[in-house]
Amino acid sequence: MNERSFILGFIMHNKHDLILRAAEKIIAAGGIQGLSMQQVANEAGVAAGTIYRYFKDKNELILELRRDVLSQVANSIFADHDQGSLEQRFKRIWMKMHDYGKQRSPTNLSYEQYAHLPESNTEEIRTIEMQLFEPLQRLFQEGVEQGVFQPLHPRALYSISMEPSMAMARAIRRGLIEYNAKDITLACDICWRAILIPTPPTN
Amino acid sequence: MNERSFILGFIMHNKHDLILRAAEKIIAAGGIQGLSMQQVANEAGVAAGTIYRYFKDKNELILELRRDVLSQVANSIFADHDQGSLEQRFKRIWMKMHDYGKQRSPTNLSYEQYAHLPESNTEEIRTIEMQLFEPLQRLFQEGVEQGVFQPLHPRALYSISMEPSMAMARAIRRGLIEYNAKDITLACDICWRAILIPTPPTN
Amino acid sequence: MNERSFILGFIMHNKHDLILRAAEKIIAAGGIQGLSMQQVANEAGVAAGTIYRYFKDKNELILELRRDVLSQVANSIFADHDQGSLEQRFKRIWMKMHDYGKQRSPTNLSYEQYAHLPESNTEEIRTIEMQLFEPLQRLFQEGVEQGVFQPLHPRALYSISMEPSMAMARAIRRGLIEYNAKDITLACDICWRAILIPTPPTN
Amino acid sequence: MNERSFILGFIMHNKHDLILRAAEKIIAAGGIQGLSMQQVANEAGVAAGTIYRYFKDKNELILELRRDVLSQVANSIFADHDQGSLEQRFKRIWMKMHDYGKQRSPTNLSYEQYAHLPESNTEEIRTIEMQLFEPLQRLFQEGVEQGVFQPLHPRALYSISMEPSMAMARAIRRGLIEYNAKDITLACDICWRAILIPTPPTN
DNA sequence: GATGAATGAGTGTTCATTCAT
DNA sequence: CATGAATGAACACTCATTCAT
Repeated sequence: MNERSFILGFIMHNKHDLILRAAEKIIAAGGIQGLSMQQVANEAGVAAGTIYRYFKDKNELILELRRDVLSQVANSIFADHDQGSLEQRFKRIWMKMHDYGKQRSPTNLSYEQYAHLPESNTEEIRTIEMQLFEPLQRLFQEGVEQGVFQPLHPRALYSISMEPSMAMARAIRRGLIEYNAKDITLACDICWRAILIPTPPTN
Repeated sequence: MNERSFILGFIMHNKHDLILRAAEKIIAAGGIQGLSMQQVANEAGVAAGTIYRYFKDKNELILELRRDVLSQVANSIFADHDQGSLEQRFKRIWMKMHDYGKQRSPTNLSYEQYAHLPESNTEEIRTIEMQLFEPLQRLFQEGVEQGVFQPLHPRALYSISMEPSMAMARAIRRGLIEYNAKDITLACDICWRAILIPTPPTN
Repeated sequence: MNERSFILGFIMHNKHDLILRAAEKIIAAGGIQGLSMQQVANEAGVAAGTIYRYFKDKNELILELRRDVLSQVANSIFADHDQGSLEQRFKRIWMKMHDYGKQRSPTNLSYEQYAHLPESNTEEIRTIEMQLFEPLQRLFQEGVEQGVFQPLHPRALYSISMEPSMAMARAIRRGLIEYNAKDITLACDICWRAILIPTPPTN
Repeated sequence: MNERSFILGFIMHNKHDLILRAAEKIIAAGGIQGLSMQQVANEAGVAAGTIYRYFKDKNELILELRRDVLSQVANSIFADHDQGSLEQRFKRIWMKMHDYGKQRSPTNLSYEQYAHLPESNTEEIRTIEMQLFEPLQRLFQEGVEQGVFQPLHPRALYSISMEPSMAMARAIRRGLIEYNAKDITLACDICWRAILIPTPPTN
């Protein structure tokens, strides 16, 4: 996280973050291509020139927001990630991802913008992504090592069992599926069982 | 003259499609936000003004490309989609999606750009998407009706069992996973079995 | 006049004049600045390139139309201009000018566009204007020579006594004055008497 | 900074007016159709983008200039308009109009451009025109009410007696008539007497 | 002669960035 | 530190003109 000062331990009021939040809001509403420095300045309540005291240029603002958004998402999803059994940890993360992805919050909406960008800024961003999603990585590795999960690359297991969480959340957010708590629980369970190595029936 | 000419009976070289392919290429490389009409003109080897003989404005060019890309993808994926059992059909589509998604072709790369756009042009595009992916929709409905698939909305089944296909393809394309034919076959099978209602062991 | 062929002695059907009439119509409706070669082509029912067989470029088209419109106006106004007394001739021209200027015909409307242009194409156009309005010039000169009109330059007499005719017509056409035949007759008479040298009452 | 600064307490040099004066100059020289934003920028000595800080778009620049020019003209012509007898007031306005119309000043030349435009921006502009020329309107109405002027619509009286003032000015400016102070005085007197109701000779 | 597709310079306009205050 | 007026390159788009057919 990159907060600098807190008021009541809650809202950041330094200009740097003010600007970041403004950019996030605008991207959430109109997409990255609809981001102008003037808008950010207006939304943040500062002069256009002020942005350049905190960010070298537009690219860096976008990049820094990307980092920031990414860590916000990771923080939300991986709280308490180490508690409990593999299944509990998996399902907790799956549900948190899902709940997070269903939100219309600026952070989530701008995260989605970033997540599917062509290939920009690859190296640094990729490293950050790796670090942040490391808990998940670890989860899958443990499962594989314990012979519980299918013998696949952790990232493949992620694709198979976690991407559906976000995908369904997106579909619900966009109104393509009606939300139904039971279905989500079922889906979560399906995803969990999907990557398990089937145990032979004991009889 | 702008009659259609073919190279090897395959690629059309009329200006309209020339421009579309140029735009596709640029979007694939630099994203939609990096698309300027001048670039398209240069890439297509025509004058800037020429584009406007074929497309009302930039928006229409983008929209038409979106339609075009969407139907190319659908055509690639849903060839022979009605042949065989549910399982054969599912796996054929899953593998084709995967193979398609792994490509670095302009069409695939620009498809990915479009697929995750905020919410633009919703009505028409959504209709087209629906039509094109109707075979898949039908597949899931049949499975549910036959009591073979989990009792979920077709779109949810899609999210759970098909999105992983694309997600893995993306991960491979980006070098996050090393490609391994056996793993893919396994993943495909996992996805297939994931949405099946488990049958009690008969013995 | 520059007609080339007649059908039934009435409508000109060569392309040259077809294009001229089309341009006239467009200028009447949208002003000179709203004249595009493509529009002229469409309106005339010919291809854009065809215009260039008949006119060197846009400037020449406009210039030639200007000439053409000017001579049409002059023809309408100065028919039978030499019949009758000074007063009859003056009033006949005044009324014709007025009637002509009230029209919403393409010719009149585009004439008005041309009449108040900055200073373009001065030399040639000025000569044409002179020739065409020569009957009027002559009328004023005769009047001055006969000691009937005020001792002013013919052009000044024109300004004083004839411009009001057009000005009123314009005001009526634009709805600023309601048309009233008696008022026009009165105005015409006022203009006539205005430039006469008052004769001392005989008694 | 863009506070207003004065040179000799007279000419404003803030950017807004600088741009307006530049546009006026260009229109005076080449007509409204020859007005490009780039030219205005060059003439005003500012960057093209700067214009858009002061005017929403080209249309608004033109509209605002039109208003500005109109009020400059009215101010010049109607100073002290209420002093003296009907005849004094009429002749003072007539002469001022004439003097003004003879000038080659950008303001006058661009005024002439605007005055004869097809019918654009009618509502607002017409209202402004009405307000500004209201003194003249009042003059004619008084004259009619007092039974001194011919019983015609004020606008008709304007056409008959005032338009010649501008028409002669234009003719002189264009070199069609040689300037001669005595002739102007005569013309002014002719126009004045033209709209009077002739009084029967007292003998 | 006639066509209309193609051109490319030019238009109005936007916007990231700078810098005097 | 902060401002926001100013910049000017880049953008989407238009249109007079050319020329292969």
